Amino acid sequence: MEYKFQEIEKKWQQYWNDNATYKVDIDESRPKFYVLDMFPYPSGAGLHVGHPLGYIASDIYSRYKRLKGFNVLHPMGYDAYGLPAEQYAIQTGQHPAITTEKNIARYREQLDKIGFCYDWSREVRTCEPGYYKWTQWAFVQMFNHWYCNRANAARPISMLVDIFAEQGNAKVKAACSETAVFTAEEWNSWDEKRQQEVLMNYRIAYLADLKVNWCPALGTVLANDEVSEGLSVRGGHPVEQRVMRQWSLRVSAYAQRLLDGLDQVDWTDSLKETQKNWIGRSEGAEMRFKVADSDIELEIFTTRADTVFGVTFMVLAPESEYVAQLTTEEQRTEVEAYLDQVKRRTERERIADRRVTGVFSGSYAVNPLTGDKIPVWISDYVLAGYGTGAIMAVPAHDSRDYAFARHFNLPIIPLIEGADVSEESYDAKEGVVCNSGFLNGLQVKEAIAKMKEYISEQGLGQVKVNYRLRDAIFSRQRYWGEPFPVYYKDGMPYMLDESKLPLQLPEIDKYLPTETGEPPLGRAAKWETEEGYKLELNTMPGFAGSSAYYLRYMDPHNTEALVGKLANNYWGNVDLYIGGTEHATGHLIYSRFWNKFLFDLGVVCKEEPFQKLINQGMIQGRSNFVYRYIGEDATGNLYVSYNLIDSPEYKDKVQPIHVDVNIVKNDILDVDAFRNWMPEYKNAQFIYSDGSNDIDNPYLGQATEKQYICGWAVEKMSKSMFNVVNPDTIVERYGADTLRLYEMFLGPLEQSKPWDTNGIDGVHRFLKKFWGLYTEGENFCITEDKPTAEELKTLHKTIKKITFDIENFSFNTSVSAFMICVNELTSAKCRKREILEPLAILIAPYAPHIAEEVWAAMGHNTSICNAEFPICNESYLVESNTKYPISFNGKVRFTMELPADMSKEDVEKTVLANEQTEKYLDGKAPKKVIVVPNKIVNIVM
RNA sequence: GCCCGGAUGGUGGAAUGGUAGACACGAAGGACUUAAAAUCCUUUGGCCAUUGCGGCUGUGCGGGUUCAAGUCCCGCUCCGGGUACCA
Repeated sequence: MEYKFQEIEKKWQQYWNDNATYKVDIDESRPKFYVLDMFPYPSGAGLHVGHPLGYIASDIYSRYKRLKGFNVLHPMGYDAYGLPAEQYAIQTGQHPAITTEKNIARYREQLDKIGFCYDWSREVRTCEPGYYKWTQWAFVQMFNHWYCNRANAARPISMLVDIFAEQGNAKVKAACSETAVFTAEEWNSWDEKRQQEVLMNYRIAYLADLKVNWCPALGTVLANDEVSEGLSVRGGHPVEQRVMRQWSLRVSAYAQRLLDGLDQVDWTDSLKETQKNWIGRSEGAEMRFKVADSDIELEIFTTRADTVFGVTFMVLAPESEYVAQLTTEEQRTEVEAYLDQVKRRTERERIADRRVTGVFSGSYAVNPLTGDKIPVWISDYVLAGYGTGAIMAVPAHDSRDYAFARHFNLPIIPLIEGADVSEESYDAKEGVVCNSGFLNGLQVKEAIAKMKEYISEQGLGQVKVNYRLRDAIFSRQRYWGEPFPVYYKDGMPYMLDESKLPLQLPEIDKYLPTETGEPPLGRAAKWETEEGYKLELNTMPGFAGSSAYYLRYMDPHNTEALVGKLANNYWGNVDLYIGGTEHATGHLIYSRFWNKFLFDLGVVCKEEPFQKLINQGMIQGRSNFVYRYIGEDATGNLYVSYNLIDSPEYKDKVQPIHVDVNIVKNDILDVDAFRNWMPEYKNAQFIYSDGSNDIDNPYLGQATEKQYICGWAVEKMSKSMFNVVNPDTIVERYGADTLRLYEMFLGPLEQSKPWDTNGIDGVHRFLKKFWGLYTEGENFCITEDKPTAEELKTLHKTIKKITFDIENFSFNTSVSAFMICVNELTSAKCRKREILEPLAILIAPYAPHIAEEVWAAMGHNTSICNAEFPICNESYLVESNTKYPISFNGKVRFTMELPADMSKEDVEKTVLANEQTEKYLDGKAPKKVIVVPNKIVNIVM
């Protein structure tokens, strides 16, 4: 009976849909398990074969967990706001909602063909009012809360107002933008506007003038994780620094908790490491340096308190507030010229050009330990945004300070014994300290500790922890995003009442900024509240909608809350999250922050949203090339087979040209398809792999032995390289089950690898063999005979291996195990129900369609999804006449007492003659006996 | 520069410290067939021997620990990813 995968797959996809097989509800009688994929942005290009990799893995795991008796939540949705739809709208005038809707339909169609077990009744789309109502709601909550460093949690702003009214802000320990102290009397004497301005410094969602990443090409500001090396991650456009009034989220308040939380989650070390680096905790000291002949004190941050004796100058960031205070009359012209020069450089230029630049401010500071007068410089190698925007420079032990000192001829004092600083600085935190007064003779680490103590005691400063993590800029000057539920009164922002949410996007005529440079929402005819107050013109960034979507899946239709208590308590958090590593410093930080905030509010019951996280590798494209002959006598339509391009005749006379991978199979070009591919190849002629050609043999296409071999390279999957493979193409040709198995077979889930169809025939062949186990001639054929010991062993070792593999996410090796199992059962001509039923369940997570088909054929009238996953009975793995378990590869190990001084031959004899060994061998001769003195015996059968 | 990965046949890749190369692709040979497709069988790391059925060698390079190392430790080389004047 032929394996008609197209019919089978269509039939079961229909069945699952009609019977709502994958719909889940809260069921207290069963344990829950939540498996989540990072939801996709529905781009116009549709899915390529790389996208489903993680989805297939999570689908296998979901189906497995369900078979194991768990109530599995496995939803899918769309991250529907985004730049491409907006850019398309700018070009064509088509509303981004229409583009998005169309793309989603295409995605859904593609996803459905692969046979996923999503509960589509829980689908979410970030651009739908019912969804983004809760994005806006969360923003309102952030506006209405502040972060208390005593409670280490978010607290209502009303509580802060009460404290201010009673005792001012002196005792408040909060994560805030400004620390000017005021009393209760002062607070109570201020008008509302002034009070609102002060409160703004404390809110978790706050409006402030900030130095932001402005991308002129995109016409919007970007968050730090959306910028890499001075270019926008999306599009690669230059980004410049600009001060703008923007909404921000006080993510930095959660820095320590974001760091601590990493210990509680089951993520890979490398991902945790990436987040740790991004959060960038550094322990050090904040110190004050007196400015000579002035009351001003320069505050700096250092992690190398031990090096204060070697501070020979100080440096201010050009944007630092100190610059204006410390620039002397004589230096003013020079300083202003330098500031001007710095301002004109873009971030990109600054990164590209690392030449040392700077200017002397004219002022001197006093080294608090040596009493020396040290010059204060201004240079752009010091960043305004980190620490205090000012540093103490220790040229001997910091490479940047060293370069600066060398360039401007400033003194360099080595502080570590034996450190040679004549050519470069000695940056390592190792060695014995010298030239440092009371620190001399100590190890660097001891010296740091001692100096920190000294600094606090002497009142020179205090111990301080700094974080690299910045607050997240939350405004975007775009149309296609969530509108802020914000209106302005008297220049101050106020939140819309919850009853007014969601605030929906207005229609506009064009998707561009207004003539006056306002964001696109400035074009809306009436963008104001009923009372006539102006509404916010910015929209929220992409990460707004994706930060809490996993919560919404738990209770997607709730109109009263983001997620109901009941649903949240039952589903808890995500047990398994699968997605790409590109979200390590964006989505995965914001989501954790967002979740922790909601946790503080008591909205969610778990502090960490994603318990276990796996990053699937990227699937790269595998491009194919033909080689056009470009020698002197070239006609322009002759193509040389890849194996000949290095031969003397053609070397350096061919030009590689990308060819559509869909007309190449196993690197052999379909020459007729190539001729029909594009008009310019219509008359293409070939030099084939054996050196023959079409010119000498004009009977095109008749010589079946002839092959044109294509070259190949691994590149990003992209349209322009003709290497995009759609999952639909594969599903059509081989079926969804083959695609699923093959994507898993390709290699370890977490590894990046090129898409390559070279092995897909083998997997498809396997499924045919599997099908053959259940069918005979034109019929299904399952017998009720009792299986042999050998058959039971085959089954149970497969159960053991598959269980182990799924639990460890080694899906690639389980495909191999299936192949071995089916080969063994095929040779044994086994058609026994007792073997084939459990086997069908085993394979169901991987190849659900074929599993359902044979399951039904075996007389079951419910979905195989409701079956029970078989359990390995170890006793079948033990040879009938021994008590020694046999491992998967047939090896036996046991311990035996042996005299220490026995010769190798005698040891072998003794082992073979031993009663236990004899019992195990049962008359059969072992292939090899390996015995080692510590009494471990390996016998290989 | 710093941090994290990785390196195994012609290819993708297997190997709780215990027969390296499972499984698959590709290739070669054979069977069936008028032929092709499909299917099945054999061989397939390298070198030597192959009417002596075996021997030697082998997991990027150099050391080490161990009865035993692809696996653990130290020192390199190369490749990939992340990140960066973060004091």
